[in-house]
Amino acid sequence: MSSQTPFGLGPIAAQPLHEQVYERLRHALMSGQIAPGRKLTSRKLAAELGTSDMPVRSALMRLQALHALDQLANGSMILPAMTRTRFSDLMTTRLICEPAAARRAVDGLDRAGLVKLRQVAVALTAAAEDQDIDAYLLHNHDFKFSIYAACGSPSLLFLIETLWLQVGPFLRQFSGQFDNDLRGILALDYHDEIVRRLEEGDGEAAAGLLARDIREGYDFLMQNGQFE
Amino acid sequence: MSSQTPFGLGPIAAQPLHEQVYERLRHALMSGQIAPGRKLTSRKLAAELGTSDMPVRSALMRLQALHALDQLANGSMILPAMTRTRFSDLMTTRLICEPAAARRAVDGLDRAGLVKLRQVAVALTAAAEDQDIDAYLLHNHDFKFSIYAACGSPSLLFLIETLWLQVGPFLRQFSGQFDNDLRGILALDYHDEIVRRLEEGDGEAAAGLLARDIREGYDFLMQNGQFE
DNA sequence: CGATAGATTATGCGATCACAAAAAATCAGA
DNA sequence: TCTGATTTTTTGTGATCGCATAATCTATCG
Repeated sequence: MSSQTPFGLGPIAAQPLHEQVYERLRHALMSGQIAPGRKLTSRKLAAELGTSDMPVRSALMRLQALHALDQLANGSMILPAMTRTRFSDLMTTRLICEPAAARRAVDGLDRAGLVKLRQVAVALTAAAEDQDIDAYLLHNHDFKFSIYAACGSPSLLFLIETLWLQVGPFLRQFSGQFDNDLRGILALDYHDEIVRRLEEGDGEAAAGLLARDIREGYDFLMQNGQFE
Repeated sequence: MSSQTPFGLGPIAAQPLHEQVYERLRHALMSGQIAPGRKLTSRKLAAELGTSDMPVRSALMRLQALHALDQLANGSMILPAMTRTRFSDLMTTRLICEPAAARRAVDGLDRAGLVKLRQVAVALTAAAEDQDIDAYLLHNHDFKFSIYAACGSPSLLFLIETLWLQVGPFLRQFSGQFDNDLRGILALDYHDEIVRRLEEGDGEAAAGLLARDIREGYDFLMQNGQFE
């Protein structure tokens, strides 16, 4: 007799260490815990995570393959600083991919998906009214990817994910700050209308609204963001 | 005295092994040397390349991060098989990204770039007339990326590269074959007209032609490709 | 005090080892 | 000969070691 699972549910599919490290780092990036320009050395991280170098190296190289990290000439990994031109480039590419995904999401969004989407939209407006930036960003991510995941295109979804992996660390720069005048950007949100259009099956309108949403986020951050 | 370079020219910036392995594998993928469904084990590859496992592991994980390889449940890497739905998905996403890049390339293409583009277009038609599939695919890649590289958007270019990394291994299935009736697809090429439109500065028309090119390649492969 | 040479530390990189699980091969019995 | 169990091999994974270079610190001298 081997180590069979006595009950129906198997174990939580013990992931390899390098996978866990990757997820930790990815989450740390996307939640703004790492400052742009920060150097990430495998030994330091390994010591902090209580592993050896190897899993950390793997995770770092994967992140770098996705352009979430930059590699210095000597091989060190850093979270790239955000310049105006890079930000502009990334947002322009987002404007190509994300409205296209929204346009296709109408067919993939079933009733349950629309219900969930509306719930997230409510939480989103609530976070906006509460001036809770962290919750806003979290729900914003949740909202958009609930749409994109329904676009029926794994490859497009993957491209969008890599874009967010590059923009994410920068978006989080306001995380925890309270002295910014975010009321403007937080107030006007098209999310409710986007849901409405999706419910109506009007993907074109939803895509247009989403593009406006991205553009206004772009304008706001070009105004108020801290670039290098 | 250390290992200084006696002359002005330094070494060819000796790349780390894992980088060389990565390039080798990437090239092997894109030139159809690896059959879809093939399992790539780090030890076998390491033995073949004369290195240890580690650089190979790194390279494989980077490729997998870009979805150029799939990971089995036990961690083995395989070149994913191409299904009709996956191919359809990838080509649809190409249709989103690549015309957009072409549209933007008009501003980034200087005289020298246009000259080079026309040269590649000539080589492309020559390869088509010679029924030289390998040369055709090579120049086709060269042609398209000469355009995309001029789109001024590193992020969009990167997305397109990851898409090609996934489609490439499949496109090469005709490599070396001569008994297929490729005259149809090889004959009608929009490349010359694309160059002409780009020279005229009409990015919109170039994008439209490029979309047609992609669509017809898609139709051809859906008809004649070997899917799983 | 400041700059430079030397020493020390940090770091990327690659090889090797060990272990467990999976896959493959071999063998025994019907 | 076919099937099923057992052994052997393969393979992913992670840790440790050593080397060379880069970065940092220190100390000495002008």
